[in-house]
Amino acid sequence: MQHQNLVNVITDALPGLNKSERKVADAILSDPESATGSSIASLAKRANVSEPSVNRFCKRFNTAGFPDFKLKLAKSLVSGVRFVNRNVDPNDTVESYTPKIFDSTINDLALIRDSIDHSVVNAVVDQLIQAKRVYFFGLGTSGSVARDAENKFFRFNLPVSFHDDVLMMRMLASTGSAGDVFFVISHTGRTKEIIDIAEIASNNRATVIALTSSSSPLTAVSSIALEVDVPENTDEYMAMTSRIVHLVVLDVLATGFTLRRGPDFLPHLERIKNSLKPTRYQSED
Amino acid sequence: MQHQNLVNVITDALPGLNKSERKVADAILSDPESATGSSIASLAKRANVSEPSVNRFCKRFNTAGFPDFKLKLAKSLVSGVRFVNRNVDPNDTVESYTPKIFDSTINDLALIRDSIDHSVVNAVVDQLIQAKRVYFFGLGTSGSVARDAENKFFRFNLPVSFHDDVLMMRMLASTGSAGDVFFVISHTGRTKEIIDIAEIASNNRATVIALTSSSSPLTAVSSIALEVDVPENTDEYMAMTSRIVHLVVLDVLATGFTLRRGPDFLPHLERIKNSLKPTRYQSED
DNA sequence: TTCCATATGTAGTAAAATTACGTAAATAAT
DNA sequence: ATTATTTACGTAATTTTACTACATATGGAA
Repeated sequence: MQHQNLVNVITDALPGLNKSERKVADAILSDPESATGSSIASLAKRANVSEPSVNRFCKRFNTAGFPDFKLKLAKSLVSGVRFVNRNVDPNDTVESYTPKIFDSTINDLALIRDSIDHSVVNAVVDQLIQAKRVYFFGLGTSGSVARDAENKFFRFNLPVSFHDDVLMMRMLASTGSAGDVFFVISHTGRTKEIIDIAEIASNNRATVIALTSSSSPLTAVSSIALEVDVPENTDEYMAMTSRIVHLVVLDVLATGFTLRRGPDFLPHLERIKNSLKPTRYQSED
Repeated sequence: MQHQNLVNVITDALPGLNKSERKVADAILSDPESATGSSIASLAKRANVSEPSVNRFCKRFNTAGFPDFKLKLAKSLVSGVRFVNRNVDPNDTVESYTPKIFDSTINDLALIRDSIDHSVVNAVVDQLIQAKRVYFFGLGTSGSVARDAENKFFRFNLPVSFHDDVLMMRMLASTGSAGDVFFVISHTGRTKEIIDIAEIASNNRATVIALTSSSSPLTAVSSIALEVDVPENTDEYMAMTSRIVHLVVLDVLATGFTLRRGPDFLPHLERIKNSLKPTRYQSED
């Protein structure tokens, strides 16, 4: 858990602490924000313990010392506040809910950035490079992600299509074979139809790549699973950010693809870019 | 600017700095992460300036001193934005290009979060609330955004559709009238067809909302323009992040919409959520 | 009670940051 | 061009902060 929150760690450790450590913990938890700004002396005073006690407390939590502890605490607060306390509530105004939505998306992206499995990304790029054909499948919101993926990957001179119709998916899966890549996108990874379809493709020895949450049924029936666990959103008002994370993961894959193809491939991309020029009013600057 | 990121603030201020301040800035920006961990002495040495110069540098950026500066810098780094201007280059490996893609997206989101015009957001929500009907229009990548918007807004018990076919758009625009909202999404805002269509709708006294870049021709022919200026991506390898920013802006609008509707509306959303349950394998946890 | 281990504090030391001040560089004025 | 004046920067002293070594206390087990 790279992203374990110091505040939570301290709270969890609370029962196992001895008297003075407990006092320090209480002092910090009662106002973590101010703790990040205070000196070891003032915190010791506030907790009614000696300075070395505070220092020892810090080391107990795997920090180099008090300054390092403050740093990590401060970081925890930034992400902590945004994860925990930044839900949209009915009294929010535009000024307050707008940054909340942005922040929650940003945080999810940062989370996945730090937890994504690079070797899986590499393996997926391998498969895409070798693919005879790539199908992007997705329903609902993931359908939009699949559509975007098509728009991105067709540039690679590769037969690509996206589908959001389960009957089409079924038929395509049933005619799939080795060399075909079925790239299945699903936030939950629990949609029965999608799992069925992935299984059909898999049985035909086609490659099934899943972009979904970990330990989902879809993962089980896939050749490779890009597991992306975006925290479940319980807030009624808050949007589902997983689709955005999925889009960025696809950007990463496309980048990996481009790099693998090498610089000789860039003129091709340039040509596609230029093809749209006549459809636009040119900007003056 | 509550949300202004220290790294960005420093980058922006770069041109106005004097020699030694510049050296300090460079030293920090070259490796902000390590800067948060080092002492004033070591940073001064690394930047080839004296300690007070570092201290003055810190105060210049509205911090109490070096420790406070480090704290704020650390927080800025957590909130996601790390290496602002690092492009993907051909020698990148998965380990290096993956965070770059994420970071550039995160950075763009943070940028728009801090620059978006709240009054415009409010005005757009006003229009959507009053709308008899909403059409989301987009081509190419923006088509996927429009599709996602449809998937989001239909939940509001509102006649919504998305279109990525210019002929359909044209026909719909020509039959539009007051009370209809045409929500036109375009990264460049320079696509001739789209501008034509927006103009047709506008002439029919329908409301045209544009989600596009500022001072584009599309803005000119729209009733309201949500101007979102995502830095142009010159890097061949880097993905276009504007579509992601657009998606988040639509999330913001949907949130505004939900809040405006009030808590009585939540059961309706819950019902939609529940309608999908039978399509899924339930999770055990 | 005595012993040992753990817990906590005291005092000294080292390190870090800041301030006051002086010199150098750059700019403006003559 | 020269001088005056402002601004930039560094040196050195001071203050604040953090850490270490050591001593004392506290609590449990023999």
